[in-house]
Amino acid sequence: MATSLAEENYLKIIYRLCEGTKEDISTNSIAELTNNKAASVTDMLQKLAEKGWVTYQKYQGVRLTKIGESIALSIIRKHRLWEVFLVEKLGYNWDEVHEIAEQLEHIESETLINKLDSFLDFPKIDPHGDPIPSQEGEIPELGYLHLSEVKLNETCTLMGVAKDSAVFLQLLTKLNLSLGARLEVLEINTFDRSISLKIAEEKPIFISHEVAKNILVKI
Amino acid sequence: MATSLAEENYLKIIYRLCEGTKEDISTNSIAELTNNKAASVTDMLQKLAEKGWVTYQKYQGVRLTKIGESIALSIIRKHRLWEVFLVEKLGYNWDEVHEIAEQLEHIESETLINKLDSFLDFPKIDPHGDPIPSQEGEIPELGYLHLSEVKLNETCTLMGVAKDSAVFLQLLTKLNLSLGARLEVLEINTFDRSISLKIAEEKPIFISHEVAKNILVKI
DNA sequence: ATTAATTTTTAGTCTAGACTAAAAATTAAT
DNA sequence: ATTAATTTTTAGTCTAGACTAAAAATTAAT
Repeated sequence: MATSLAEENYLKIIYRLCEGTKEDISTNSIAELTNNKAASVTDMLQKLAEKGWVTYQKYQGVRLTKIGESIALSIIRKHRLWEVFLVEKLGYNWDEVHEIAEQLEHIESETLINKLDSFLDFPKIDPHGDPIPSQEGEIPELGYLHLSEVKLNETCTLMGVAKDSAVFLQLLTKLNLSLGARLEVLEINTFDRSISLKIAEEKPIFISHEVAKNILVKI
Repeated sequence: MATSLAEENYLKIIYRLCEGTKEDISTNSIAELTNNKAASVTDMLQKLAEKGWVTYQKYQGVRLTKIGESIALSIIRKHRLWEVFLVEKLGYNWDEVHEIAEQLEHIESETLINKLDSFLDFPKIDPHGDPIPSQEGEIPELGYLHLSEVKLNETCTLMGVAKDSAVFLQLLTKLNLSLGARLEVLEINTFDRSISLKIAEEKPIFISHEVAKNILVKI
């Protein structure tokens, strides 16, 4: 069944909210991320349930069905592959590609996305370190930790970010934090959980807990 | 001012109809190409006139204004650049790219299309031999003739096609007619204006006037 | 110059997807 | 266990962009 642009955006956002919890997703949380009012969300949820893409109980929230999830994953696959294209082939920075990929992810053509995948040499992760779902909807499990969970004096490698907003990515760039950087946790301040960090052999930098929470690393 | 998808499609089609004549464009001819009913077209023409993109006199037809034309040209530029990308980089055939480019032409990003242009090495023509407008809306004038206008025994080079439909392009491929082919007009039948043609040193083929009309050549 | 045929416009509907205001359910607070 | 606060849904609107049917204008035919 064909999906409209609005429907695709809802499915994508419901997917993102489902990822965290096993709980059902609330109408309000969807309203916030789609920038719509709760009443509009209720409307759409009923349509999506009608089409069999979510299970929805009045006042009890939603979850994606298997089909709904596979639609969401195919949109995410397209989004991330286009991001790789924009950075690798067209020379964009990692903080500039999100908005354009939001448009490109809705281009409808099975062959296109598979040819693009092949042209990019079947990348496993996008420019933010997020895994790219396969055509079958498999997500490579990467087992990353949040930098905020790393223990004192441990060393790790920056593998990705948990947030794609331009301001956040620009901050990381300014701090010289980029994919693949070797990080050592020198200090953890109990007061605000801010962290002192050594990047490779450079002099230490300070980052807030908020920043550390959104950095993904591998020990 | 922002343009909706529907508006962009109307402007593109009005541009195509304007190209041929100095006459104003009729409501019905637009209805035919957009696959809408005449009443819907009238509606939209009034909106486009309101926005200053066409001049429109009730019952007298429309023309694009300077601004309307520049919007149309930017859409055509995007369409043709994406077609080059699809053929040159992703390995599509020339008869497979039109529908996908119809979607990609609406992606909104100044930087994207200029980076794409540069990535493709600033092509002057698309895979069908159509000229690609510059960022400023200049169309390289190519001075091509229709094959149907070429005189008996003259030799010419196939430079492009005047029609992008898949069936037409597939026919050309089957006949071994591709961009750059050297053609000699061996016979012109006065009855139906069909043509006998030698491609390079191969044995002659027959084509109808209808086909010849849609092939662009350079003497 | 009328009349007939054709084209275009107007008037009135419909649908998707948004909205606000009010009603109904659920959850939290005493 | 009630009441208050919060969340969600319902009912009713609005807009863009399509539609049909009927009216109006233009063009073609006698």
